[in-house]
Amino acid sequence: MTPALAPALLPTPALGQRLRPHAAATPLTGCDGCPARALAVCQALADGELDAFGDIGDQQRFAPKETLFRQGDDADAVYTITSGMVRLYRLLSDGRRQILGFLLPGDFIGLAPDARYASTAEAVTPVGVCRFDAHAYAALAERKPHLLASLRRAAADELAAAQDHIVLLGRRSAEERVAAFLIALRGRLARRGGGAVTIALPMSRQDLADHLGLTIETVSRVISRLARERTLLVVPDGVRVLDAPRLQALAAA
Amino acid sequence: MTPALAPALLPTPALGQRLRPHAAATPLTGCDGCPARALAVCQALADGELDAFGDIGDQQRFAPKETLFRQGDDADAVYTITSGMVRLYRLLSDGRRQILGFLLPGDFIGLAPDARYASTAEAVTPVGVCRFDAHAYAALAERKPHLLASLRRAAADELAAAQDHIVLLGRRSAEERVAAFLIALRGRLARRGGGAVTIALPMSRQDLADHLGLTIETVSRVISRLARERTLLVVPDGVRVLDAPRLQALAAA
DNA sequence: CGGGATTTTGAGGATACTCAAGGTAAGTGG
DNA sequence: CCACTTACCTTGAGTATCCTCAAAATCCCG
Repeated sequence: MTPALAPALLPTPALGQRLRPHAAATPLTGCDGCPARALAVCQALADGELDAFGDIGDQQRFAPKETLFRQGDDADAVYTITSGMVRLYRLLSDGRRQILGFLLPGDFIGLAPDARYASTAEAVTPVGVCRFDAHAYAALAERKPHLLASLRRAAADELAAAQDHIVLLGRRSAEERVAAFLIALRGRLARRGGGAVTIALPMSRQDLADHLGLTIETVSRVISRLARERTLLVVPDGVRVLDAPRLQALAAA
Repeated sequence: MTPALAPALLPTPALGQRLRPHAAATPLTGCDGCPARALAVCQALADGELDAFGDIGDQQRFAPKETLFRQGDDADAVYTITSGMVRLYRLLSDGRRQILGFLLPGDFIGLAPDARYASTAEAVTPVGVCRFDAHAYAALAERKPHLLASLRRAAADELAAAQDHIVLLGRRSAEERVAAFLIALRGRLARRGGGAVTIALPMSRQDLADHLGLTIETVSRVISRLARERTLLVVPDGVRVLDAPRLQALAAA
């Protein structure tokens, strides 16, 4: 593992200090050194096959707030996140924003390729991605059944996650939303090698609000309350879980 | 077309009168007479290939309130809806319910096959389905690239619909939710041959509430208000759109 | 026609929102 | 290095939307 790649997402003891805004550049080799290697859709390919894969993949980096693509753009590429965090959102005509999700290393964009992107993707932290031309990728997928199967599994996961979020937004209170979100994010970070007690939150409170269907004030109040009652400890760019069972209980399965 | 198959969903002039709860039984032939033929994932297969398809498909009917499968059951089958309406929902431990969606003829369940069903499927109206053994279906899909491609398209559509619903639940008011839902349902019904002015609503107000993240009283009040101001006309088991532009405006793109 | 279920309507209340001010932290320029 | 700016977060007070509780109305089926 290369800790320099995703400082905000692998909150080792380093989380106590401020995060450096820009991580050191990665040597843009092939998939070999890719930190998302074990997580990504790419894992479906045997090592030998990765060459063809690396050939059509184009590694790119984005600084915070840079956009990967915009809602309405021609969907000419698909992406695998290799480091950092990306927010995916839709805007309503009057400016209201709904963040559909936060993407982590190994997450894939373009499972449901339409002619145009239905949402905007923006870097939250410094982000590394593997960008694939949509057509080349589709062609490759056609020739590699493993990859296709992997894509289906990823699509299944994504659909399940979307449904979880529908339940969260439709039927949970503000406190339950925050608790459930934190637990889910903790799980995703843990699966990527992060600890299970400190949860990195590189996104703003406004981002959280726009993801959870709340206002920034409500998010802030809920987190303050959880901190006051010693369920959480607020740390820079994250929270530390002090009382996991209680947080779990608040999430309301 | 066989109007007897889905009276609640193809609201021809018949919508003015009460709907008969049970439609006449269909002759269970193969895919030839299937009312969902042109809509379903099955359309991917050339007519010649349908034999193999029909062979592993098992046509079934469900009366209102019967369940196709339950959240937590082994996911041993996938389904194509051929007639009627199905509600897909999840329950929280304390009884709160979130309806993820209402399925119409041509809709497919099992795009994201996990080991267990993540939600419960229940007939709203009398329902006809084509039931496929999950393994046989997967095996068939493997041999028919057209089918696989069709499944991907369907998965893309479903994911997009889930994201639309996330936006609806996260960032829209009660009135906007009802308006947006009606417009979306109208579109889906229209694509299936229904008219564009009368929208069939065979589900209960409680179902609508549990889909839109509201209470039954709020749904009732919003619909009453829209009727009072002549945007809608409430008819048995549905609504008629009197002022489509206004409804569109209320939905808030 | 009668009785149970569903829907509608009303009154009151709670959760989350709006508006506003103050605090904290990081970045900027003298 | 420190004052100043700016962005973000927190906290408070008041309010609105939607929820809860309750009752009346309507529908549906036997």
